[in-house]
Amino acid sequence: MVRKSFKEQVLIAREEAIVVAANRLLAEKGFDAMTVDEVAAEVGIAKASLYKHFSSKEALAAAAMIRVLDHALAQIEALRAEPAGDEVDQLKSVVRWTMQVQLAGDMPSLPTQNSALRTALTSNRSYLDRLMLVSERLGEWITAGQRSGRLDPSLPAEVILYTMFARACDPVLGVLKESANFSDEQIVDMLLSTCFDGLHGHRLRSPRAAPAARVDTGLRRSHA
Amino acid sequence: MVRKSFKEQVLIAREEAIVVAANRLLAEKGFDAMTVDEVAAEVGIAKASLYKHFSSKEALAAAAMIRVLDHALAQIEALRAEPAGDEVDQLKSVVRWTMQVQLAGDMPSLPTQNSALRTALTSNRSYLDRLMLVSERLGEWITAGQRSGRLDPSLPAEVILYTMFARACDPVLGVLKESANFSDEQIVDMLLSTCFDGLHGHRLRSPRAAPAARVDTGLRRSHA
DNA sequence: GTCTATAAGAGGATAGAC
DNA sequence: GTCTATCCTCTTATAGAC
Repeated sequence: MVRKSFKEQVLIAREEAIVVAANRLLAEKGFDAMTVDEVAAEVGIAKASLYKHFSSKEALAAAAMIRVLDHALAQIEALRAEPAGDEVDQLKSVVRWTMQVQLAGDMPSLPTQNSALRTALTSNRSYLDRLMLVSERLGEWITAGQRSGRLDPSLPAEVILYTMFARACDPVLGVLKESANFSDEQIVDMLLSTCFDGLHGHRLRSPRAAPAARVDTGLRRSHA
Repeated sequence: MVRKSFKEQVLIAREEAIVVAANRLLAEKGFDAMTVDEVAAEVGIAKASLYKHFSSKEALAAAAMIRVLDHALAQIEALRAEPAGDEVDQLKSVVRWTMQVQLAGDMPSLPTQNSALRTALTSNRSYLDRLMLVSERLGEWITAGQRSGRLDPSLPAEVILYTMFARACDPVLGVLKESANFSDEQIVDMLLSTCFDGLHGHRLRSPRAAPAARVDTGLRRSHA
C-alpha cells in the first residue's frame, strides 16, 4: 500500500462523499427516480464535476453498490474472525445488520427488475466479484446450517441465499417504520423471526441460543 | 346494472386492453421505466388516443393496480364462498395465487419507495377502498389463524399482513425463474415454505393438510 | 375517439473557460 | 478538476384536423 499524497486523499474523500450521497438517494428513490443533479446538489458540486469522477449515472450507482458489498464483506469477515454461535447465528447476524442498514436509509433496493442499472451491473467485474465472494461466504454457512439441521435441508442452498438477500431489502421494513408503531429494534426482531421461523412461528423448538428476546409491546392494532 | 350499448362495450374492451398492456409493462419494468409510448405501441394505438382514456400516466398505472386488486378480491371471495381447509389454508391459497400471477409476469411490483406513483395511489379512493377491503378479509383470516395457533400469535397482525403482501411480489420468484433450474410450481412451493415455515423449516409439526408435496429435484447446485 | 405533429420540460452528458 | 452554459434525447402531455 503506497502512501497517498494529500491531493489524492482529498480526491478520494470527495469521491466517497459523492458515492455516499448517491447511495442515500438510491435507497430513498431507486435508480430510475434518482437524478444526477440531485446527487451533485447534495454533495454541493456542479454536475460536470461529478462527471469527472464517474463516467455515467450507471457507473456512479455501481460504485455505490460496490461500497455496500464491501461493507457487507467487512461484516462477514469480522464474524468469521470472531464467531459468536454457530453458522446460523452468523447468518442471522448478517441479515440483522443489513436490515439495520436499510432502516437507516442506506440500503439501495435490489435491481431485480430489468433496468439499465441491472445490465450495467451484470457486466461490472468489481461488482460481480464481490457479489460472488459474499455468496461464497454465506453459502458455506448455509450448507453447514443445513447439515446441522438448523436450516431446512430440503431447500436448495441457492433458494436460502436469495431469500436472505431479499429479506435484507425487504420493503416491509420501510412500511413498518412508516407506521411508527415500533422501534427499529422491534422491527428487525420481528422480521428476523418471520424470515427464519416463518409466519407459523417456532413452536416446538429447543430454545437454544435464543436471540435477544423480542419486546412485546402489547400492540395488536388490526391493520389500519 | 344497465345493459351496455355495443359502442360502450367496444370502448370498455379497448380500455381493458390498454390496462392489460400497462399492467404487463408495469410488472416487467416498473412505473418509472415504463413509458406511455410503449403502452400505446403494445395496444396498437396512438399515444394521444390513450390519453383520451386516461388522463395521466399515474391514472393509467392506478387503473392497473386497481384491476389487480379486483382480481385478488375475486379470488378471496371465491375462497370465502367455498372454504377448503382452515383460515391459514385460505391465506396460503391467496399467496400461492399471487405468486403464480407474478411468475406469469402480470404482477406489478409494490410502489413502496417514494415515487410519483405512490403519492398518486395514496390519494386514489378507488384504490384505497379495495386495498382496505383486501386487508380486512385477510385480517380476519390472520387473527383467526393466530387464535388457533397456526400463525405466530406473538406477531402483530399487521406485520403478518404486510409480510404476505411483500411475499406476493417477492423478487426471489423472478430470480429463481431466471435461473431456469425449477418449474414454476416448484418455485411457488419452495417460497410458500420459506414464507410460512421459515428458513429453519417445519420440523416437529403434525403434518395436517400438508400442501401438495414439494418435488425434490435433487438439485443442490451451490449458488452460481 | 383516432390520428399526426408538436409543445414543454426533465434529465443525462459535454464544451470550453478558468 | 471545478465551474457555467449548453446540447440533445427521451418522455409526458396536448393541439387540431378528420
